[in-house]
Amino acid sequence: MKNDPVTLFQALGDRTRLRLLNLMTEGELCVCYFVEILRESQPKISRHLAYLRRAGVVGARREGKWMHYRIVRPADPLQARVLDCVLDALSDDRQMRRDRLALERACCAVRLPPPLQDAPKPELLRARTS
Amino acid sequence: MKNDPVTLFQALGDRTRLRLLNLMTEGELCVCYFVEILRESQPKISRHLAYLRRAGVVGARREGKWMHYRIVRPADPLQARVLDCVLDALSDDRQMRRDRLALERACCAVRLPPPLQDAPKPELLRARTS
DNA sequence: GGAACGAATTCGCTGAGGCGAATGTATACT
DNA sequence: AGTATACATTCGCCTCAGCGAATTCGTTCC
Repeated sequence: MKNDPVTLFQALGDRTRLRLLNLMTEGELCVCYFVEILRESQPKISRHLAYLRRAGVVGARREGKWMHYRIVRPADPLQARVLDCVLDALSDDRQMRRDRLALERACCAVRLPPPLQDAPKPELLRARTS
Repeated sequence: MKNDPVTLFQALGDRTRLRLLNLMTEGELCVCYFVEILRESQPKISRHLAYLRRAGVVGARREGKWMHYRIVRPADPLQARVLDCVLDALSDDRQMRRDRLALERACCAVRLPPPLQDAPKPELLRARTS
């Protein structure tokens, strides 16, 4: 949406949004997963996703009742590199690592947590569990 | 100062601060140069430099009446890479380019603009003008 | 149509950040 | 000591962003 680097950095200047982006690094995810893993209120998650979307950092796709969010690579290749760099740097953060582990566990669990019973599984992880 | 990535991005989320950092990429600079090149009020420049310093992105050094600011590379190597990436990405921005050109012109001019008559020249550019 | 579910939006509040204008502070000069 | 210079800080005002709580919207299922 906006090509302004300032907009990008403002979007990155919040821990909740960084956590959301971190979870999307491996592919799109539907909102209930964010809610389940971050353990934050659904409106809060939605507001931050909306912010990221306004900033042009993520895109959204509707699938029935579910909304899937994914990272949108910036058109500007230099900004794209920045974003790659950022997502890579997050790998070092303890909370980010825990979040990614929680995502894997959530997807591969035999008994899914109640809110995720019917939710569509994330694409890239679907293969591992049938 | 702070190792938090959020702090870094908040510091980057303002165009004035990006312009300041952009000017510091080639070495430390004293405040009057920022004021001259950005053509913004001195208090505004100082406040943004203070913000960057609190965020741990820049450091300062006093030399008589003059204060020199420089970029401080983050201790975390991944964050350092992010910052490199960011500064590189700024090269594409028209305003950032104009600012760097203005800095060169300001340093190499035979007649310096009045506010810079006595100010110490930036280190890395000093060689060119004896 | 209506109930149920997933998600988005609104409201009221609070705190942070940006600004110009004015003032304060540290150093240098005479 | 007094003035000038270079810079920092404070003040008052405004806008924006973040939050919980409540509500609304869109889709599906019966």
